[in-house]
Amino acid sequence: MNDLKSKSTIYDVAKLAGFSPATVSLALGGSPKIKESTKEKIRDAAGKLKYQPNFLARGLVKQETKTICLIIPDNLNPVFAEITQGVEHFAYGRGYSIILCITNEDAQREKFYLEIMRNNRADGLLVFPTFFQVVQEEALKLKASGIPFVIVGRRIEGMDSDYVAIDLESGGYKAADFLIKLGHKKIGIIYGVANPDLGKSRLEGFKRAFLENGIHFRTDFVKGCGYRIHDGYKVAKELLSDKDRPTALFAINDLLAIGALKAVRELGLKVPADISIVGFDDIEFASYSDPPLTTVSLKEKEMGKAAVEMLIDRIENTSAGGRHGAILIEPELIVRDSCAKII
Amino acid sequence: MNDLKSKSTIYDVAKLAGFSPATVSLALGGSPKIKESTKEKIRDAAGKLKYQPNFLARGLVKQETKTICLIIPDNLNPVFAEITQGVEHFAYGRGYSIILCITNEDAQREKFYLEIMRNNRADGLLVFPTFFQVVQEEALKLKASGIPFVIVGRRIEGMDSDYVAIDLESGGYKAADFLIKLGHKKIGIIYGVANPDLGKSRLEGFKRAFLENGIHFRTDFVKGCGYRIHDGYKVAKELLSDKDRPTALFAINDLLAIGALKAVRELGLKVPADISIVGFDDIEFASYSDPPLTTVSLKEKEMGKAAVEMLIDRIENTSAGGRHGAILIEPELIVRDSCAKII
DNA sequence: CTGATTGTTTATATCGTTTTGACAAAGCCT
DNA sequence: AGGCTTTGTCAAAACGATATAAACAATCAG
Repeated sequence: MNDLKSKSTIYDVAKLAGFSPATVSLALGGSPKIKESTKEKIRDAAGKLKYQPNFLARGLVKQETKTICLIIPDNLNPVFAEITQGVEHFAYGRGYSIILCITNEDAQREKFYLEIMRNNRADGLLVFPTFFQVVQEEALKLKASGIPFVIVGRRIEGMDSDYVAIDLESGGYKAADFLIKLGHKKIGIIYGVANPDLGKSRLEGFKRAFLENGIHFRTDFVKGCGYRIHDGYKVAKELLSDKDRPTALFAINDLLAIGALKAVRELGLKVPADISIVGFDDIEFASYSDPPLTTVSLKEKEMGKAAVEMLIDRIENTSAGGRHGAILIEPELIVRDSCAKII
Repeated sequence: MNDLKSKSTIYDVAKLAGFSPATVSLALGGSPKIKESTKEKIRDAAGKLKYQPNFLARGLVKQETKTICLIIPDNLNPVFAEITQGVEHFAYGRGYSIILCITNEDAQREKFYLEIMRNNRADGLLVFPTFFQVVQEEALKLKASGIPFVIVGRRIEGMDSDYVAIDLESGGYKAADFLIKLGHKKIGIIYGVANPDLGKSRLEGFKRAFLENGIHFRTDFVKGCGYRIHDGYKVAKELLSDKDRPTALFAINDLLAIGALKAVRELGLKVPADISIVGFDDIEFASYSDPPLTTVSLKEKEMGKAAVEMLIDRIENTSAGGRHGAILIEPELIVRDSCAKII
């Protein structure tokens, strides 16, 4: 009866309802110029044919896709998984879909995504940068093309654009200050350095706390590695198996800290009695590890929401020239049970 | 000099290079009919204008988007986060982008996404179903519209479509059989039941093991809840604070198991000496918990890859009528340190 | 010098919408 | 009745690419 064999177009609906395509478009769009009775007939026909307006055709004429592109380094890290979840959620709330690009911490891929997304596939971009230089370069092209974008998560020094970020330097400072106040002087740092841009701010804040407290900062206690649990495990073992070992560890993210926790257990040491540990990010697991982890909250949810709102406002208020939007969120130290006073 | 003020079209490139738009299209497409020297000029012009072909216009005429839509329940659960990561990775490898839809375990939203995605936004769909009935209904419309889709992760009884799934029943059986062989008879089950379709297969497999071993299955030890860590924590406390308490716990996913681990610790009991725990999914954290968790591996990576390949093959071999593709992966019991023999 | 052949380029139709301005029909007012 | 709104519908022109068939030039054979 109905030709359900293939996609139906506005012409099919028009023919079935006995009106022109223009009328169908108006009617389904809810225009007040169309008589209620014909709207009814058209809705009926559209229903029968299970009509869905072609996204591409509509996008082409309306010059919008109701889509935003989210670029992140890694969806396995709960931090980004949560950002993704939040972004999707709030975008959905405002009628946008999201297209997800995972760079896998590869500069080529980050560049590729930023490049290709100038092709009208999305109305705007949310970028969690990995390689600052790549992002900075591509951002210029995006600006030239007039595509709105918001930098999320990190502030790129000397770059003039919208951003929603966390004050990572301050977070590093808080972590170090906390440990120092507990009496720790020998603090090992598990430092993800696959990419030099990333841990830098946290480390700088960390150093500042040492400086302000008049304590010597031992660079031999800083050990670089990747960003996954296993890396933290490995590096913690190295740091702790030395006879002159640290009394506390600061991991640049919670995954590394969780790896470190396991390393400490395996070495027969106790957290926090023997070794104090501070993480960074406050992922959900941080409060379920044994012991629950003292860490610095990244407030991903807040960040995701703010970024989406900022981007969509930019997209929809085409007027919005003027200054760029800037939100710098202050991280918070979450004290749990993984640190102890030194005696 | 260059008008970098806004997006440039194929017409701009044509004018700058001194050829027609048709020639530009052919040239950039690498057609052998175009002289090398003019290709050169056209590439130059395109480069100067930073030209990117309009995705919407191209999609409209080519009837393809090189995009696939992935629908999952929840990106905070590492299982889905990993699926997402894998899908994105392999899709990228074959030149596809992914648009991510998170239903948040809401039937309305699942329906909405399945509905809207018939609008030519994507060339195909990957669906990790939450509400089987919703999916089954919408699948009919998708089929009618001729849009390829693959059901991922779970097999829907009596539904004729492509799928890549795990044999969850068998997984449940393996978990139970393992505990029974260790001598456990009183096994508490932490059962996520926000949606009745989800844990069912695992539970059935579990029951079968009891039946085959001739042990009475105590339904009062089955406790429903949500799917997050916190739920596992709460339910485990309930189950264990009774005087007639189980000697082992089976959690329907690893998040719940990790919550249970914390509950056991807080009750002053030891895993596995006092209580054995088996999880399900084998998320990365399962091997970093204390103690490392015995669990059933879901092989998400394998699953994600197989699903993408199957879908893209469907999309590209338009011919591929015939029978549907079906892959049922056998889950594997991963034995770590969270279970002990009963004495 | 004509006609066929080959090699390049271009005009034109198309994809499926939305959006104007035009137009016919109907209603109201002198 | 004739003019003037008002109301409801539609024809036609975008949007920016690709694909096809036709046009044009240059080369070659007879």
